Amino acid sequence: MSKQITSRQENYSQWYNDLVVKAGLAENSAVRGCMVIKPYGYAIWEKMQRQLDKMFKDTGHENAYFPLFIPKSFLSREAEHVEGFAKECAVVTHHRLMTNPNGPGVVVDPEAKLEEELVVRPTSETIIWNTYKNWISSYRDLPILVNQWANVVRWEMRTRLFLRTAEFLWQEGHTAHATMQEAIAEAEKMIGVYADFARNYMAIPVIVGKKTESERFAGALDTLCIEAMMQDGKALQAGTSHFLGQNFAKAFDVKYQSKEGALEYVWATSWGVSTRLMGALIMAHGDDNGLVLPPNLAPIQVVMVPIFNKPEQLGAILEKMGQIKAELDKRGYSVKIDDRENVRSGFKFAEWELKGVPVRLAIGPRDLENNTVEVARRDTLTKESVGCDAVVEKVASLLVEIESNIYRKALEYRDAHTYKVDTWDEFKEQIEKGGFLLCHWDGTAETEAKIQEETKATIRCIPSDSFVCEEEGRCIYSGKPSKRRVIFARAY
RNA sequence: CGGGAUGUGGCGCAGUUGGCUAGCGCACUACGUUCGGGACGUAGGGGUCGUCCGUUCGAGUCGGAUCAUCCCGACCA
Repeated sequence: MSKQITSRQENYSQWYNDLVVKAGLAENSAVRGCMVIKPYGYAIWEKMQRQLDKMFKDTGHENAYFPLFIPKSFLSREAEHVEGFAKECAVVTHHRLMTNPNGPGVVVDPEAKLEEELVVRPTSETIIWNTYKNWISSYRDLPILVNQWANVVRWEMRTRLFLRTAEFLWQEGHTAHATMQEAIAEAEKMIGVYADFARNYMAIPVIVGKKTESERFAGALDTLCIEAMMQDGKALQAGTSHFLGQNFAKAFDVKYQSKEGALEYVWATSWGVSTRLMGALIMAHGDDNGLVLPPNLAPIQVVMVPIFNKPEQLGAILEKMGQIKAELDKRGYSVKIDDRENVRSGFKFAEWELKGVPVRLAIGPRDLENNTVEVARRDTLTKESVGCDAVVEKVASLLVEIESNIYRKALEYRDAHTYKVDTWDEFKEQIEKGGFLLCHWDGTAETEAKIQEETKATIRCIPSDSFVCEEEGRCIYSGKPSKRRVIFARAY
């Protein structure tokens, strides 16, 4: 058997890259830092979108769409916000090309210079709050609970497929509320939605927590996040939900008149997840044979591979498969029969494993005789023979089991690589091996910065729903008193 | 933007004390034999060696410039 992808132990980055490309998810494009998401990868993203969208609707949100271009002046209204994004913005300066007067091709027409440059949105707070100003005048107009599915552009120095691309797809929720309490509750509710999605659909155990001041979103008063551990022990921020206070309302002068007649600034939140989730999915579950997709998000949940050596045998096998597929279809599963005749079955097995299909059914002449099906599961790479009558039930229960099994595996991995660390020497040693380090911290940005400088580790979050550790202690770095442990890790 | 490296068929690479017709693996095409875990044989198609300039009888190979990509930093969802 020839290896298709690099092993995880050998070179984790290489493994990841191989996997993304060879499983047919995405590839680098001709445009630097941008990627092409291929149909199979996009199908996974669509399943994520569909589920998230449902969860947003279930929590009272609606979708809308705002412009791709943001006047430069909008971005600079909120001081911290512009500072946070200024270094990575793509800017439109002209609106026309002309044929090159001095040679072949086209050049930018200098006559067509824009009076005000347009920034390609790195995020939409500013354009949206500029719009919300027109939508809000009374407490009766609130809350506004809007989500946008869009692409954004951040001109990053170094990019990686799915994890950090110059252009990426995401959703961004932007809500406006009459009171601070309501906005805080919204931000908390939405990080809860993300955690629910990550755990129950992506089968990734995530930690919900709060960012430290220096890790906060530019312009936010509080940033809530979900953090996941990848199989190399590094952390990946999988989603964020921000309590923006009245910063954007003040910057864009968005006020409402309360019941009592007073003019008040509006309270805001924003929250988002991106195609980075695809990277999380790949790195959390993949193995040396390829992707392992959670059944809830797999575009193909069951693949059927006929085994035959004479073309005459194929008809009977396909007929049997058709019957089983029809029953699985009825139950709402997505099933593919791989009836290609130019590829051998062993090749198909390997290929579908690479693509992470959770369950594989194989039927050959022997099965036909015995009225059985070979059922193989991707997560454990085990297979068994099941009677045709029982196969639909078997698949149904297996899909549920695989979903929970890969969650459990990821959870066990994370917990086995999470350590309470109390001395600086131990910290420096352990951080090299990867994992989450639960440590005391004195609460200052200076200490945080020094630790990052010396070890590349950052505070991923102050955890609020797992690994919560409220206890007296001393800062791992400065020795000053601390009331709780926070999570340190190296991150993507 | 600093440090390092690399550009040779679609992909991965070899070829560099200059030399004759540029080679290998994978993929692709055709035919045949195979087919319960990534088949094999035979026959084919496809590259002017990133680009430009130079040295030379002769450059994939040497020199210079340039462009691009990748890795490591700084930055980041």
